[in-house]
Amino acid sequence: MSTKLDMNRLLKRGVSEIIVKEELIQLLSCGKKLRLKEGLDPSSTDIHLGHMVGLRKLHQFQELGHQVVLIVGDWTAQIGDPSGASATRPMLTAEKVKANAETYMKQFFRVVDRDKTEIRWQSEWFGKFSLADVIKLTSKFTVAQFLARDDFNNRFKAGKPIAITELLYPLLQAYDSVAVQADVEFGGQDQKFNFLVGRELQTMLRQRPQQCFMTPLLVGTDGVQKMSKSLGNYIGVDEPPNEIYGKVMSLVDNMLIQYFDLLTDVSDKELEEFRQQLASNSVNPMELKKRLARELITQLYNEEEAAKADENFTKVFQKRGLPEGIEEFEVGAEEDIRDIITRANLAKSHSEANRLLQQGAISIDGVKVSAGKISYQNGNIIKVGKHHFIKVVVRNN
RNA sequence: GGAGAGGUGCCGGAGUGGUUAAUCGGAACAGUCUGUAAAACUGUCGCCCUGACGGGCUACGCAGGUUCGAACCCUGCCCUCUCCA
Repeated sequence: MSTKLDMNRLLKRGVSEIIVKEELIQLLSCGKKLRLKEGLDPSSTDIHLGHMVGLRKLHQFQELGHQVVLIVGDWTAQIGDPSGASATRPMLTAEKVKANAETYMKQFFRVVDRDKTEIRWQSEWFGKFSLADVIKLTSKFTVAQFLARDDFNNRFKAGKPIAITELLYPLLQAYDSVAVQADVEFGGQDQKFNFLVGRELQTMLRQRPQQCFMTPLLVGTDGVQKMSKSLGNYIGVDEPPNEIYGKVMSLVDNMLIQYFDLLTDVSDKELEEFRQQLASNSVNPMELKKRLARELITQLYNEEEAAKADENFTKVFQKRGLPEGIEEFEVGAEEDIRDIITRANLAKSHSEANRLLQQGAISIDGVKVSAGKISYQNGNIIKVGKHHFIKVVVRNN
């Protein structure tokens, strides 16, 4: 691969905006090892595919020899990032933040190379901040500047509250850039304002302003809203392979290209082929989804796991067969099936089990069950819904 | 300091004395269909008994009260939010 091609891939695919692009190209070509700042806000614990878009970028830069500086936002997390939020977020306790950061990092390094990452906690510098420092920092910007920001502006106009701490958020994030002497800051497009404050602050404090590298926001599995944990439309990087595979298969079809584009290394040429095949209906979207699922699992785990998940899907869902390793469950020789599936946690309550029975969701060895009381033999496979199975072991006496 | 709004099921959000286990939307689950765990369509969606019909119990911030009857009225308490200064 030529350097030129690398550049194209690096600066175009999965990128929504770069400020200032020319300067970044210059920096990249001068051979200096760049410090790439990425902030993690440990207000929640799950990294999902939406984050992965940016993390993949970091990884690509790492492969070119650059240094990732991961900042654990243990102070800003207590404020709550106002980005895109239409209401003030709840503050977190210090303990909660610590615990979250741990799990967060475990997932972070599924994509990013740990050896080429420097981990810094905000408390390293903010822990020493005095009121005098705070006043000095805040005096550099005006209310008007901050109100220019979209989400603040909207809330202000609508008469909704903006906590003073929220105004502090961009300042703290900006100061992080100063503290670690960032060359480039990475994040989603919604981070633009914060990044730009960083640039200004660095300039004021006589540092070279960082470049801002922004990635597009990934649309969630519902195909409508951006991927986020609170909306429940996400695929977490820490989920088991079968789970990831399944969620990919249940993606709305028209999300496919975007996911390939932002989350895989499929070449531009192939991407274009996919696009055309879908447009002309010459390929079943299912096939492409399978491919996408394999690509993702390979990245997050390995090829072997991807192949296993693939096999499992074909077997269980397409051929309606049985998965590997069905759990055994002890039952009486003659027992109400509803009691069994409730006991086996396949239904939350007896009422739910009853509903499942009425809806014809329960079958034994492929035969639908309609009555409650049934006699069993060892090895009977009870299926509940589309994908829950237990293997019967008849209890003696 | 003053004025006002509100707390309903997983979430959003109706309802303001009986016909309300509680409209509707979303999520979720099931079934049908499909080369897709997509889409579409249908149904379910508090707990318990019943094959079903049906029945019982518990629920609308918390605690009391009024009433034959309360998510809805009254009293107290807790919590959230907004506006003016």
